[in-house]
Amino acid sequence: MGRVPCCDKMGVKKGPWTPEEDIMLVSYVQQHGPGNWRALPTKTGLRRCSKSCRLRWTNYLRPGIKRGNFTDQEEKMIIQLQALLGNKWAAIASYLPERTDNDIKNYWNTHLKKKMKRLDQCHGSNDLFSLENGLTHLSSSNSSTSRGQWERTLQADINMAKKALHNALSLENPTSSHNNNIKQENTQVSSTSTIYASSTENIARLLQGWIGSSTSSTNNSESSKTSSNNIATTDSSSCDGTPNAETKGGMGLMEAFESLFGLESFESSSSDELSQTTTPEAIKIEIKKEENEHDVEVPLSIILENWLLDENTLNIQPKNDLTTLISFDETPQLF
DNA sequence: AAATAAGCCAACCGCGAAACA
DNA sequence: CTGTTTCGCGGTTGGCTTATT
Repeated sequence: MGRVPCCDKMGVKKGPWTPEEDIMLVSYVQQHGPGNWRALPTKTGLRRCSKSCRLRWTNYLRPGIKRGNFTDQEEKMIIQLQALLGNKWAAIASYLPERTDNDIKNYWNTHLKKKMKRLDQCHGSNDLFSLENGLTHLSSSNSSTSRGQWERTLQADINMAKKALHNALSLENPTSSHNNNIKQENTQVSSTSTIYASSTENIARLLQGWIGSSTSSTNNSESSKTSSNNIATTDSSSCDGTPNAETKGGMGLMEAFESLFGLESFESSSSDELSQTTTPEAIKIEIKKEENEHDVEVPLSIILENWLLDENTLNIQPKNDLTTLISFDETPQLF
């Protein structure tokens, strides 16, 4: 299978993205929708490889991305899900729709890995670690047990995992920031203009940072790193839906940017994108169903909790079956 | 104040799966 | 059915920032 690497071409730019490039990329996605990345560089004139464009979109420009510090709730979910799924960052990210897989992966590697190690040394066992231990036990006990035994063990481990996750999710009260985030996410699902605004906000923040950094005489390196740093350092206050571009920059960059690109044409594509790449089907259905029936927002934690705690899902919904999360391929020696 | 180390994160790379011809 | 192309994922790296000596 001889595949020509897409980035081997001469003249393909690498490194940090400039605001101009971001705008070109968003403009293209606005018109054509996400996908067909191969054609993007030639159609837009961007001197970037298709991969780079896709990555930039999915990890940075895509609507609905939350940046800044991870909440306790998010942290717990990542730990739980990592224990359940392993390093399936895309799968884990699907349960944290506002976070990208890259973000979660980075956060895991830089924070949680160490934290887990530290806690593992200090604590004998708590809920999180009983889950981990359970799953470790699950994988380590595989080779020496029969399938029937293994299935019983699996069931016990599933129950243990459920209990641990339930406990972890119960730690936060219903008015936690996480729920607020979910509320925001749900709003986005139901309001496509908000989705666009969110993407606009990303660019506006980026432009704001770019302007800010280019006027700064002290740090020349900023201009080359522009977007990354300015948005990476955005604290949680900027993630509450309030564009900080206007509060800081005087002129409404949001408005300026929105005037560059119409709202309507982006709506279908971005909502499609969001539905394609965010929450798992089951959760989307739940959210939609709840919204239609009661017009109320259902916290993701509740949905996830219900999904995990509902005994019936193990029998009725093989697609969402927890057993499918623990890949049977990982234990081929059993069968 | 300067040098060095550690932390952090955006972006790159290679591989495998899915889609397509 | 087979070969090719495209896409998505996870691991890794490069370079910037911050902390420490």
